[in-house]
Amino acid sequence: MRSYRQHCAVARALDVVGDRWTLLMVRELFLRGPCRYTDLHDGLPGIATNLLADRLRDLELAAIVQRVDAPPPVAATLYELTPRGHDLGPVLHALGVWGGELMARPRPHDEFRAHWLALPISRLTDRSPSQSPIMIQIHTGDQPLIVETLDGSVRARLGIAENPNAVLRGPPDIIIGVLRGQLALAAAKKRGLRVEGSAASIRRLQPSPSGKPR
Amino acid sequence: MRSYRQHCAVARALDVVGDRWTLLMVRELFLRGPCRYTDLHDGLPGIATNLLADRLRDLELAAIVQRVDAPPPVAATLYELTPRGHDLGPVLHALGVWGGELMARPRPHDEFRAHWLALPISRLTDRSPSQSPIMIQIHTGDQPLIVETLDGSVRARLGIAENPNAVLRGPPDIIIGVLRGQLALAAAKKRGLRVEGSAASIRRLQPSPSGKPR
DNA sequence: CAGCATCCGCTTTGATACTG
DNA sequence: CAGTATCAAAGCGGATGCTG
Repeated sequence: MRSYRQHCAVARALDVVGDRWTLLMVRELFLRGPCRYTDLHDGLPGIATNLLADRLRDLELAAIVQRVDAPPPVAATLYELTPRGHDLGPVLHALGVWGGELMARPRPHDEFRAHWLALPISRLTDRSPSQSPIMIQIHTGDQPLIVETLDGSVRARLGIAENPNAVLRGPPDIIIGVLRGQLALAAAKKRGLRVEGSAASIRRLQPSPSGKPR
Repeated sequence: MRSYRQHCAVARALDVVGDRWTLLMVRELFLRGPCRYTDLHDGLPGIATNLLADRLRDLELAAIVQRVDAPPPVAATLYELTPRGHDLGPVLHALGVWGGELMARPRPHDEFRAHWLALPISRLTDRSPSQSPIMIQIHTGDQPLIVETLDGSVRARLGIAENPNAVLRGPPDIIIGVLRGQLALAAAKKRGLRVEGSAASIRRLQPSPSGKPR
């Protein structure tokens, strides 16, 4: 990207990560950890493959991403965030909070990947951290997702849980609506949500029944 | 900007503010409040005038900026942030923190405006909030800047103070280095800082004598 | 198949000139 | 002051081809 040539912290940051696609590439590596080229390409639907290669070089030069060779059985090149790249977490978080309000109006032809849900989910909290930790399996989008509590905080990662407290299936916005407490379980079921297991474990994550749209 | 077409909060945010120059325009309106077209143009050195006009239309459509007619004596069109635009504050803050570390290596030909200092300064705190508030006058860049404390927090605004506790003159990075406590007053004086008035009032804002560069 | 590089048409940007 | 008009250059998206 062409530099803004301004002696200002925001401009200096945008000189590095202000290019189209760049912050979304950081999002992918932040959410999924080390990725192969093909995984990155799949997590960034719409990007041209030459742009992905170009940007990876740029980010490597900027010391935000580093290239590592995976151990023998895999034998592929992996890309991962450097500590400096991981420091962009607060930027992704702030953008995610601001952009979250736009998600209320879904657009019909948008692509979706299950691991993108990890961003809004990591902002939730467990309302009863003193009780035993819970694990919820979510089936939406391309891959299954596990949501689990640990000391009051809530994390999400790709995978299949052994004995989840509950299993949710349905469209992503319905699932997020339920987890954020903006949609009651009963209403969500009418809009395509299917629930197995303990409804109480789900309610432990719901912040409050009041939504506050702008 | 062409949409990313992804059902993800970060991508949705970047669909709106991911264009080149857009976040810097928000920075200007955030730091200076309502601005005339010419003021914006001056605070965004390097932007092409047609781009500024285009982006202002886009931001108005996105309900981030609103156009207001100034009262008779001024008789100009003013641009200001809507509440939704003001909500981008945390995004600017996160980018500013991340980009702040890049400021350690200043680039020779970068433009500078005094009000840009308000971002790093607003992250400082008054270490002795129980004592009487202080006011420091800074002369650097294009316009004079007032730094003042209020209940422990520190704010900066353009203007000339009546009876400041101290007056600082010198290059912007030296002044920021001193205020952030990464540069001792004595060392700063050797590098071009001129100080009048109470050095103690300046030390009240310095967080700690240890810098922590990466 | 993973990991690019090349080519090509289109859009966006930047520099400058001009106008009510 | 507050923009619009014009045009060349750069960037982007899509398709395709090449290499281990």
